[in-house]
Formats: sequence, structure tokens, C-alpha cells
Amino acid sequence: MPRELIDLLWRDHPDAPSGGARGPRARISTGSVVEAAIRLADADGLGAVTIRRLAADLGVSTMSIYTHVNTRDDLLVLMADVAHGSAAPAPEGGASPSADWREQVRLLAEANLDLLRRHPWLLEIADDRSALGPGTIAKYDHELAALAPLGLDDVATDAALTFVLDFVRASARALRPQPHAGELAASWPQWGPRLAGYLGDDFPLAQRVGAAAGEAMGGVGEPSLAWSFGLARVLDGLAALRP
Amino acid sequence: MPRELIDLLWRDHPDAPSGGARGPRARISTGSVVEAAIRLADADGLGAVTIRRLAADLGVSTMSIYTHVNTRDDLLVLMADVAHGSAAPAPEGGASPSADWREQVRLLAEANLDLLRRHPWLLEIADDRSALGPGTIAKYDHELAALAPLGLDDVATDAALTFVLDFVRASARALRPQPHAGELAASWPQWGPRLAGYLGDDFPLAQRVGAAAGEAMGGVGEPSLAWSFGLARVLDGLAALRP
DNA sequence: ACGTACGCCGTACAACGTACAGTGTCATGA
DNA sequence: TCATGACACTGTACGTTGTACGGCGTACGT
Repeated sequence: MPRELIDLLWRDHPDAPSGGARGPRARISTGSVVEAAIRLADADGLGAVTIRRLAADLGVSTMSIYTHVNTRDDLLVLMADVAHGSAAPAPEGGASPSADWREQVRLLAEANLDLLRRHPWLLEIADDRSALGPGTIAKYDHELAALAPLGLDDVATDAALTFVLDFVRASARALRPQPHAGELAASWPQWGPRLAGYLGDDFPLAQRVGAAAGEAMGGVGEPSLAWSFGLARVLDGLAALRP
Repeated sequence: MPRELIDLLWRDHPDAPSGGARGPRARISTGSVVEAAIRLADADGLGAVTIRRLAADLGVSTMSIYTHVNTRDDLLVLMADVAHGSAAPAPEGGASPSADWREQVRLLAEANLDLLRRHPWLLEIADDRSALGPGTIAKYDHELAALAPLGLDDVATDAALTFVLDFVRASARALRPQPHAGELAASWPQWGPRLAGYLGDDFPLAQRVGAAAGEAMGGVGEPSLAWSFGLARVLDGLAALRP
């Protein structure tokens, strides 16, 4: 059994236990396992992140993975923390701290949307233990700083941050390609008319609005109307807190 | 192979294909499979919804399930649609249509939070094919009606609805017990101090706000400050659309 | 009465996470 | 210098999952 999750999360910290120097030199490390897992998830989805597949990619036997990671669930936490740490920490300090809070929040939202588009598998990881890792904490820290111009107290600032991030998360979820989209598209020629038959004249409101919304989605290629609409709502909602 | 998903979703509709009357009488039905699956998921989580377990609960052999449902993924879609259909359609028509849109939206949000608390497994179902089912469409229809007093056009009404529902979904997700909460609590006595050691004096903002937010959470038992905060933000955000 | 459509079932396979019992290698204390 | 034992790595094996396939018996339509 390797070290505990908390120490694996902080494996790059000078105080982290490094394990004795005895025995053969390790051919792989926790870090390399996590990196390989992220590459795999980026390419083929989280479902492709298999202990066996990981081991094959790293050129070791299946069970060797467990020398560097306790459990698949722990691995997911490590992956999430690394991804969080890779989110650009906002180029602040030098040029433009931009006291305009609306712009700050918009940038924060866009940075997070970008992160979730680069690593869609983050949406599938429910485990909150990554909140203990350095990447996640650093992200939390500089995002709180971005909300500082709002002038809220600590508890409200935290609530505002989760409010914004939850919106981004939901938007990213809607944007990502659905798992069974292909099959649905394939059988739509038959299903569409059949559905129309079932619906008949029921739910006129849903039929009209659904059609309009569907058409707006498949439009000129606007990435998502829901994004701009929702972001404007978020900003206006936060604006109501200002004096 | 049974009927297609679209027909299974609408299995209670008079026009739905019912299958020939030949052969032995069916001992179970698609409906009973879905009901049993929902009972199972409510009791033991979506992970407990196993084809074998389902078959055992219904007193048939494992493979008989596939006579009534194409695939486990399809079953999840059917479950979601039934759950959506069970959401109370808002006691409208008689007494108080309540032209106050804020109250309407609040009721809509609370009804959805209630739904997700009764069936937390809905949060784990990503498949959007349930949007083709009668329960989901009925829910969509009467929720659109609840947003009518906002006076928006069709596309904006749809966007507003997904905005509200996404907020509720994220809140429900935060409220539900985390999968590894037990283990975390168990090892916290060791992990807490070690984390403090790693953090040192870094991330002072995150440490201060995190502590404050954590304390506010574990407070008098307020179900969630994030809920009331977020709901107020949602309402204020929508209010900005009004003339 | 017969044929056949259809519900049900047993077996089997591939893939998964991971427990367990090694095997070999190296820094270290004697 | 040598023996100790910590440690990376590995092969086998178990239990669990979804589901493909083929067979069996029932009961309706002819």
C-alpha cells in the first residue's frame, strides 16, 4: 500500500513523505500515473481510464499501478487536482487588476468553461476530496481574489463563487457531446414522426417552445445561447448585491 | 429484442405498439421493471441497479429483463422519465395562479429540489434521451407555463428555465451526501493537521474564507446557505429582464 | 391440430477493480 | 563485507458487471 491520499495530493511539497530509498528505483511515479491517466481521459473519456490500460501505456504490469495509487477512485481525485492546478492563475499583479468586478467574474467564468472543455471528464468526478489538494486550493484562492471587488463578506464570497462555478459547470455539461447522440441521430428519421404521433396536439406550449429552442440551438453556430443568457443572469444577480 | 426506446417511453399511450398476443403471458412488464429499478435506486443508489439484482427482486431470471428493456442505459432513461412524470404538476387552475412570477419561480425551484432529493440518482443520469418521454415533456410543459408571467419570448423562456433548473441541479448535487464522506471523516484526525502543515501560511485568503464557509455550513442546521443565496441571485438575475 | 411468435432461461464471455502471495533489487546496520 | 529487510514490481485469481446466443415451452391465430 502506497502513501495516503493526502500525501499523494501534496507529493510535490518538500514536506511530503517520499518513501525510503531502499529497494529498486521506481520506474514510474504517482505523478506519471496521474499524467498518463489525464492524457487517456482527454483522448478517450474517463471510461477509458482503466488500471490495465494505464499500466499498458506506462509499460508496467497491471498491479504495479497500485504501488503508486491506492485505488481508482483516489486516482480520479488526483487527476482532478492536477487539472485544477493547470487552470491559468489569471495574469494578475502586473498590468490590469481591473477593478471592474463584472469583467472579473466574466473572465473567471470563461476560464472555467475553458478548463471544462479541455477536460470534460472533470464533470464526471463527484468526489470532493480533491478540495484538499494543492491545485484545487490554489484555484480556490485566486478565484476568491477575483471576487474580492464585489466587496462581500467571507461567507457570501464563498457562496457567490460556488454560484458562478455551478453555472459554468452546468453549461459545460450541456455543451459536451452526449454519450448516445450518435444513436439518437441515427434513429431519428423513424423516431421523429413517431414522437409527433404520440404528442398529437398535447403540450402545445412545450412543442412550440421546444421547436423554437431547438432551432435557435442548431442556428448559425452560436456556441450556446444558454451561455450568454445565463452569464448575463449571473452577473445581474450578483449586481443586486451591490449598494 | 423488445420494442425501441421511443415506444417504451410511450408504452402507456394508446397508440404504442403492444406486441402480439402470442406466446405465454408476460410475468413482468417494462413498467414493472422500471418501477423496481426506481425502488432499488431510491433505497441503495443507482449503483445497486443491476440487471441481476433487478431480476432477483422481480422473481425472474437475469436475462428475462432484456425481454422488457433493451439495455441498462435505456433503463436509466426510462427511470428518469417516470421520475419526471411523478413530479407534482403544480396545483394550478383552481385557486391561485399567482401572477407573481417570483413566487412561481421559487415554487418551481423548490419542487425540483424536492424531486432531486427524493431521487438523488437523477443527478447521475447524463443521458438526454429522456427528453423524448411523456413524463419529461409534461414536466417541461408545465414548467414553461410557470415561467409565462415573465413575459419573455419562446427562446428566452427556454433559456430561463434551463438556467433555473441548472441551479437547482447543482444545489441538489451539493446537498447530497458525498460518496467517500465516511472515509474522509474517519481519517480527518490525521489528515487535518497534515494538511495544515502543507498549507503553512500559503493561500491565506482561501484558508480564511474556507474556514468561515465551513463553519457556516456546520452551523445551526440551516439546510444550505448556498441554496437561499443562489435562489435569491437567480431571482434577481431574472428580474433584470423585466421592463 | 398445427405452426409459430414470443416470454423465459442457462450458459458463457469479455472486461473491470483489486486482494494476495510471491520475486528480485538495492541501501543500509552489523 | 555481508546479511537484513524495505520496497518496486508481477502473475494469478476472485467476484462482479453487462449482455450475446441458443434453446425451450406456451398459447394464440389459422
